Formats: sequence, structure tokens, C-alpha cells
Amino acid sequence: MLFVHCRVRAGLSGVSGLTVVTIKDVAARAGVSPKTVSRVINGEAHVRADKREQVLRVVRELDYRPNAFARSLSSSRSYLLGFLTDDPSSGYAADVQLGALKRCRERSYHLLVEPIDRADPHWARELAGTLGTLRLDGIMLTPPLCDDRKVLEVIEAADLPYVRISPSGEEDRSGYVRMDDQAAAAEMTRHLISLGHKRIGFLKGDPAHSASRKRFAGFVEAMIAAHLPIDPAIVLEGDFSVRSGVELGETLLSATDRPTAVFATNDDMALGVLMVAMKHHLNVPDQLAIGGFDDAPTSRLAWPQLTTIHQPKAAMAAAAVDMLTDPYYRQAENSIGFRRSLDYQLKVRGSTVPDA
Amino acid sequence: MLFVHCRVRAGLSGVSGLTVVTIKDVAARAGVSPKTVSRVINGEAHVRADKREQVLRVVRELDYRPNAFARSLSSSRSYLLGFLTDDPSSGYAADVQLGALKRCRERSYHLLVEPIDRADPHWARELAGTLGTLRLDGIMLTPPLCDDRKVLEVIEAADLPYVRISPSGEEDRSGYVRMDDQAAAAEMTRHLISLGHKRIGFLKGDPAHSASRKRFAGFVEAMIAAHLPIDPAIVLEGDFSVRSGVELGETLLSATDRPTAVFATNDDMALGVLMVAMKHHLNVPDQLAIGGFDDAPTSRLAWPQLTTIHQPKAAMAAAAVDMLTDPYYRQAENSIGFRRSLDYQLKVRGSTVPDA
DNA sequence: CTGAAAGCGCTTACAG
DNA sequence: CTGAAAGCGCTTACAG
Repeated sequence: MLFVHCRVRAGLSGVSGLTVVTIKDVAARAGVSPKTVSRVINGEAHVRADKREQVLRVVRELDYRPNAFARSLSSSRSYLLGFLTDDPSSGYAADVQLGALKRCRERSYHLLVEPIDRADPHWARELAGTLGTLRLDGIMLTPPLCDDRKVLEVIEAADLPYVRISPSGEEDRSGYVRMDDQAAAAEMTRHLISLGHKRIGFLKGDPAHSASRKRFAGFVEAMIAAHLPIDPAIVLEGDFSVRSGVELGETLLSATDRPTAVFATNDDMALGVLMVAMKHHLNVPDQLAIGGFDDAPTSRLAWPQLTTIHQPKAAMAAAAVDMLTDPYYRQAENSIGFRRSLDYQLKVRGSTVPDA
Repeated sequence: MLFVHCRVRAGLSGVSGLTVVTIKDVAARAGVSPKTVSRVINGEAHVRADKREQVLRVVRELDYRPNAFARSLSSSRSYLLGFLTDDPSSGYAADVQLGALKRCRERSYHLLVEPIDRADPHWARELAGTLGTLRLDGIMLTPPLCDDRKVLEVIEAADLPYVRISPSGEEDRSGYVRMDDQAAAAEMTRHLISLGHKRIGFLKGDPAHSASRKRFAGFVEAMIAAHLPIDPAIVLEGDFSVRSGVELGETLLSATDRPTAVFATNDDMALGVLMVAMKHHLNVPDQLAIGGFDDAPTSRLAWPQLTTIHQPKAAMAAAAVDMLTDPYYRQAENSIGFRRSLDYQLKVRGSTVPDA
């Protein structure tokens, strides 16, 4: 039996001249039933070794690829994971996405990025629509979306397993991956203190992100442990944007009794402070030390480079994919066993230590 | 007839208690055939107005969402578009992705991001596998992938329509969206000349990107038009990375006869030059003017902010999605009618003009 | 260990 | 303008 496997190049025109190989073709050529091919493809047990070999050989010969849609339609799995983000162009989202993408690839899953714009009054309907029409195997989400009850409700209403990255609370609601923000912020604070700084300005982040609270707690913890006073006048609330770093930096640096160090709790705000320092012709780090948080790509694009806390974003995303693709995750009665805390790292660079 | 539409919240446990509404349910309740429901859903003609209304009402009542997999399996459309990128975490990719994502949303399409790592020896097999198993409706790709013959061959072998963003050549091979890099670079050069600069350093980009050649051509064009000499000693070849900006910037700025302005042909390299200028305590823009290219988010995170060329990346991506979702695109015998050139914009900021 | 039958939820092609 | 039948390419549930 000769099987003609013809692929016609069609260029721009999509009029299909493509012969698509199906499971039946493979079965016929291998002399087994489609069900047996299915078993081999899906790595199920109970197939005699010689048949398995035979099937695999034909699969290779025919360059067979199972149709993902057919598979999804008849089974309960789509091999599709969703990544929900409210700010897809941010460096944070990009890092998380990349980590997820790589792990998905390894697991033969694909990633669908779904931006959620909560300023759009129809966002919940749209999300429900997407989840209803595409049957994703699971969803990964980051702050602040993972702390939004309405978002979680929509996902739960669609009966979808999800994993939160750096969630704020409700530990029992799903599996999650996080990092100890408080300990990290305490470490950064101790780093500044160890350099001799006593008067340290602090820029809080967006109060909607739980990380803001934790990072502040870490700062307070370290200051108190070092018996240093915390001056409320130089503890300001920002929103994680460069703009707020600039505005609050201006406030801090134009005061007569300005701090010798500023701990901005993300790199964007730290960059804003750095810009203001440059404008004021302050030498960084000699006249002003600046600490950031996140290890965003931009933290190395500054001069001097920013001392920061490396958040293992890609690793967190990979861990989230691992949970979602774990066959036991769906059935788990609770999230115990699906909670991971990954390590952060203090990156000492030029913005706190000269020539570092 | 009472239809009980029950949705059971399942939280972590994915054991489905979800009643899924199908086209049959809608048909039964509306008193028509599934085919008629299908016609209404897909906006086909030839449905009596009252039946249409009736169907739409039931769709709303039942909160019906067509199953994307069933639809894809039986028709030739998946409503899935692919975005191929070799550097998913770059700002460029993020901007393109965001533009594509938004337009996809408007058109009820979804975007699948597929990173291609050409350093992986199996990349072509993997890509072919993805394209074979998922039947995407089309693919969007950016430099340098869109200039890689092997990549295009794999896509063409899968008989998939694709649109290139800023391709280098082979205009007839597919539809494309681009920007006039040469004109933009000429405009930036004229801007520097108009400020009185005569000795202008130039940093070329990665020779693998065709944009590098075009931007250099624009520089040459404007210099010649202004009767200014081009000194090969200060025309250096980089690779679009911050690192190369730093290295080449060091070379340019430590020379005795250093230029008064540097045109780095992307923002990352420009940022590198800016960092070196800071290190050398050169006042920017007074002692050294710096021009970038791209209007990357980082161009505004620097101090001073970078004068640059705004590349309409999101708009280009949206235009690419428009082409791919145009029913005529697939059938087009050639790409005429599917070529668009979008406008760039010179953004004058502090790195060339004080207080701009 | 293996396979025949039925079905996933839509659309296509056809008939009227 | 409308619908009954067949089929897309797999997997599930069942039988042996």
C-alpha cells in the first residue's frame, strides 16, 4: 500500500492543497485500530511493545500531528493555558510570560495571553465569554488581578482551575506561587543600614497590590531591629509608576532635611528618583543611595545601575505552569501541596555602592 | 418548557458540575434547527427577522457560547492567530503583542504567542509541530524572524497565511506592514544637523535586521544633503543591545576628537551611550547630544529623556491582524492591496534639546 | 492487550 | 428562507 503524502506549497493563497494526515491514516498503515494509535500517542499503558514501535514508526513516516481541536472536543483537555494580565506591556508581565511560555513548550502546552482591562465596563462579560468559548485547561494570574474577587469569581464560575502568582490573601482559595516580599524588603533595608544610612526615605507602592504592604512591613521590621526612627515625613505613597517616583522623589530631595538613602519599592519608582537626583546634580550613591525592587530589565539600563531585589518571576511562572499541568491539581480538595515560595536575591549595584 | 441553567461553583476542584449549553439547547428552546442557530451566530443572511430575534434572545437567556473547538473542527477557521517572536521579553515584542491583542479582541480572535529560539536545533520541527497540531488562521511575524527564509518555508509548508511586520525584502511573498526607516533616520539626522552638529557619530544596528541598513542609508542621505562629511572612524557597528551601546559609546567618547552628537539607531544602544556619557560626566545634551530610535518605553525612563523616532508598533500589529482576518487575504493571488506603510514621528526630548 | 461503536458540538453540502 | 444528514478527527465507555 502506497500512501502519497503530498504537501503543496500555497504561499499567500490559502486554498488548501494540503493533505492532512489523520489518526485513521496512521492506523491503516500501521495495521491497527485508531484507538491503539490514540493509546500510543497519549502514552497510555497496555499496548504491546511491537505494536507501539510500529505505530511510532508510521507516525514519524507520515509526520502525523494529532489535531488539537479534535482532541479537545472529545476529551476534557485542551492543552491550552491562559495568562491573565492587566498590563501586558509591562516588564513584569513580559518576564512572567516568558517563564510560562518556556515551561509550556516543554510540556506541549500553549499559552494564550488574555489582557483584562478593568476600565472597560464589559470586561467581566468578555472574560466569561472567552472562558466559555475556549476551554482552557487552566489559568495563571498575577497581581493585581489575582487579588480581585470579581476576577476570581468569573474564573470559578467557569469551573476552571487557576494558580495565583504572589496573591495577597485567601490562601485556601487556590494554589499559588509567591516570594517573601517582607523578608526581601527587610534585607534591602539592612543593606542600606549597613552602608551607614540612618535617615532612609521610603516609597510605598500602589496600595491595591498587597506587595506594597508587605514591603513596607519589611522596611519597618529592619528599621526597628536596628533601633532607627522612622520619620513619617519621608515615607510616601506612590503607585509603582516612574511618574510617581519622579514626583515623590522631588518632594524628598527638595526638602532641607533630605534623606541620604531612598528605598523605592519597585524599580520604576527608583528610576524616577534617580532621574530627579540627576536633575538635582546629586551624586549617586555618594550623596544619595537608591534601592529598588523587582530587578526589572530597566534596572540595568540606568546609570548607575540600580541595586534591587531580584524577584524570580520566570521561575514563579514556570512553577505555576507545573501546578496547572499536574493531573492531581484539578482534583485536589484544597491547595495544600500546591503552595510554593521561591527565593529572592539582593542585587547590589552602583546605586548604593560605588563601582559595584 | 423550563430550562434549568445551573452553574455549580467548583473552586479548586475541577470536577465539573457545570451544565454546558450547546447549540442544540438553544435550537430546542427557540424552536428552530441547530443550523438556523448557527446561521444567526455567524451572521449569515437568509434568516427571517423574527426567528433571528428569537434565537438571539435565547442565546442571551441561556448565556450560550459556541464551543471554539467544535467550530474549528468542523470549519476551516480557528479564530486563533499566532505571533512568532524570537525575543518575547523585549519591549519591541511587548508593544507589538499589545497592539495585536487589542485588535484581536475587537475581532473575537485570540492570540497565541509562540517563541522561536533558533539556537535550539529542533526549532523548525517544533514550529512545524505546533502549526500542524493547532490550526491557526494566520501568523504575524516580526524581524528578524520575518526575514528568515527557513521560518517562512515552514509556515508556507503548513499552508498558513502570514503577514510580516517590517520585512526586509521579498515584497511579493506576503502582505506586510512597515514604516519608512530610511526617511525616519534622515529626519533624525536633519534634526541633529539643525541643532548645529557637524560631527555626528553613528551606531549601526544588528546587520541581521534590514532596518539597520535602511537607517544607515537615511543618515547618509541627510549628511550628504547637508554637505557634511561622514567620518568612518565614528560610524560603528553594534547589535541593538545596551551592551553594544556601552562598548561603542566608550570608543566614541574616549577618543580625542569625539563627536558632539551620536545617533544610535535604537533606544537600547542610545541608552548605553547615555550611560557612558554620565560616567564621563558629560553634560547631555550640551556636551553630547544623543538620538535614539524606536520610542521604547525605556526612552522615557532615562535622564535626560531620549530624543527618538516613534515607531507605530502597536498600529502596525493591528494592521497585520486586520490583514490576517480579512476574508480576501487568504485568497489573494498576490499581496498587492495588502501592503501598508505607517507613519513615524520624531520625538524631540531632553537628550538633544535642553529642557525639551 | 485490543477494537467497534458512539459521541464531543459544531459546520458543510445538499435538498426543498 | 429552513432543516436533516453527514462528517470534522479525535477520545470515552464498553466489550471481549
